[in-house]
Amino acid sequence: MELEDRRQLPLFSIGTVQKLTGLSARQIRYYEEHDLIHPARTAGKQRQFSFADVERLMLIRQWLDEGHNMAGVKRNFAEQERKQKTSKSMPKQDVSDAEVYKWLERELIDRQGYGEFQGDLSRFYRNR
DNA sequence: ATTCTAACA
DNA sequence: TGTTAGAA
Repeated sequence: MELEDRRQLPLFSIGTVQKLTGLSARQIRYYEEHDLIHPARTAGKQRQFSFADVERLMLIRQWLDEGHNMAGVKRNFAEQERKQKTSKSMPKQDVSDAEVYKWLERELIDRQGYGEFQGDLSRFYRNR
């Protein structure tokens, strides 16, 4: 399975995402209302966030810290997508668990014991 | 114990 | 954005 697909796997509860991003549950839900993220839902309607969602939330956190408002955050995402559309897309290729783990380390670097998310992550670096 | 929606002294 | 009530 390629990395881009793993990035979309529903893995984290809103509680975990709060710890990962430092954002409040209220903010996380608010940004979803504004279509900045689209977490999946369980049968019980609980949100299940992917790494892609968490990364966008971390970006939002960064931009807010830099003084941007919601409008500014949306403009930044628009520009971010504008650039991606210009860049050439590299040929897709399956990634090994070893490589995936490397990426995982970079994602959670500078973060204390991420062992508490091991349960959620088990579904991430598995899947051949 | 957590999360969800809706509402606002 | 925070907080809270009531339900799941």
